[in-house]
Amino acid sequence: MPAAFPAEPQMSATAEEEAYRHIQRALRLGRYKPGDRLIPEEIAAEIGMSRMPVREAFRRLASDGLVVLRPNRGCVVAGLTVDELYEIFEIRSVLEGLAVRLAMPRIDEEEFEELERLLERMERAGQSGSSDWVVRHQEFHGRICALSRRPKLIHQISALHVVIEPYMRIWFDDCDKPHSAREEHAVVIAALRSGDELHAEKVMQDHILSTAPMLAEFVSPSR
Amino acid sequence: MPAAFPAEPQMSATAEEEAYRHIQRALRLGRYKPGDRLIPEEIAAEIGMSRMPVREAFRRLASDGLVVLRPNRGCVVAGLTVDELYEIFEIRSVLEGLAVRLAMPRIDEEEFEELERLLERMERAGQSGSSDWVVRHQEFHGRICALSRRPKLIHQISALHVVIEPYMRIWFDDCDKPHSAREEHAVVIAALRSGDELHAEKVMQDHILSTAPMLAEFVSPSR
DNA sequence: TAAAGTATTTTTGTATCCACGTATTATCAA
DNA sequence: TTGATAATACGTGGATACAAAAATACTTTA
Repeated sequence: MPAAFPAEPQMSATAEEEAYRHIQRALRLGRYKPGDRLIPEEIAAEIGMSRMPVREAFRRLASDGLVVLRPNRGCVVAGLTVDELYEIFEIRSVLEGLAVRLAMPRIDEEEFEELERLLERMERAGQSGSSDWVVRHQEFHGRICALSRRPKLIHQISALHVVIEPYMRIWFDDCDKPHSAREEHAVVIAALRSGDELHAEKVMQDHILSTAPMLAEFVSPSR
Repeated sequence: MPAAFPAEPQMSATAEEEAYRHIQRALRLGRYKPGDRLIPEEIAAEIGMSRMPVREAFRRLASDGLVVLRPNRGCVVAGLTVDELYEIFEIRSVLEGLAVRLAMPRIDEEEFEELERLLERMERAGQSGSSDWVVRHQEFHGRICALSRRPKLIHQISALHVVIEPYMRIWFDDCDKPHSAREEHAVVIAALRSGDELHAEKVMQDHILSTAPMLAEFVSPSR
């Protein structure tokens, strides 16, 4: 079974890895807010290690766009402007569109059932108000991407999901529009079933672009 | 004038930045070969700084996919398998396709002339055998991307160009197929002139995908 | 009150040290 | 010779203490 993204739950754990995971997790869950300053010393103490691995983790997080590193001014939690959020959704649309196109030929009946199972689980999470709707939603998209069998593509898409995750959570918490997401995603499955790769690609693109405006309202002005 | 990618030629230079630029440049030029081990001490001495900023630079380079960091085994120059190279070109095709689609409405006659100037400069570099044909080629693509006015999109595409740069150089050095690139790119400009965004997007996609197989022959087997 | 200068805090980088994993070499038995 | 095993060298990952530079905060003075 190909793993969906929230990737690499492996347990090798150098200190830097641990710091990276720890901070990333906090950011995904929205524990740190955009603009918050991350002080290496504090975080190091929190996890029980020295500054060095934490600072290294900062570099990676900055590469991921989760954090902004300004010379001599330390590490600040990144926030997205509305424009940036739209941009990410534009990028997601073509990337996940590509993933769908590539995945399509590999999807058999068994896989369709798995996708429908994931869709159902997502809906249940949505109804119960549990905010791991966001995680389920990622699993659904991640599953399709995984089927493309393109490691770098999967990685890039996954990284974008991490960046938007805090906003997805706010969106989910503040209103329950996500319920209508059921049909939205059912349409994607239907398109996959159609066997028309370019059609499915287009449907995925439209699906992703259509959610951007809804999210956009909840974006904090940021720096 | 919007800057083309080889981005950020700014001169703020923390030590980490310097290390990052230094190593990236060496990798782009192919001074280090895939599989080579990068020893922090050596590089630190080479640039005249301590290990720490070098180690931090490694993290970013690893995020960029230029280098592989394995726990307790240090830093090794990444190489691309044929599959990975194809994958990168697939990703480039949709990303740069998107950039073209977004850039199109902003291109005026002046900009077309600039693009033609860049194309000509690229050709001249190709004829003189100077290997900064690769740089000119990047400038051409970078210019179009810049017109999309999407910072994150530009950044991602730029990162991919950096990864494939060493292979582009090998390709260029070993044969002079790049000459035929003139028409290839002229077609892209023509498509931009057509005013049909989706057509131009498609043309750019095809252009990029068509170069992958030519490059693929020159890819080292890698790990 | 505004400007200038001083002090403090942070960030960044250096230098050193150590434990542990990996890789290499040397040793020894079959 | 060959293969397995032990000894060793090396590099990595990390800790810690310290120094320099920048940014921020705080006075003091005009």
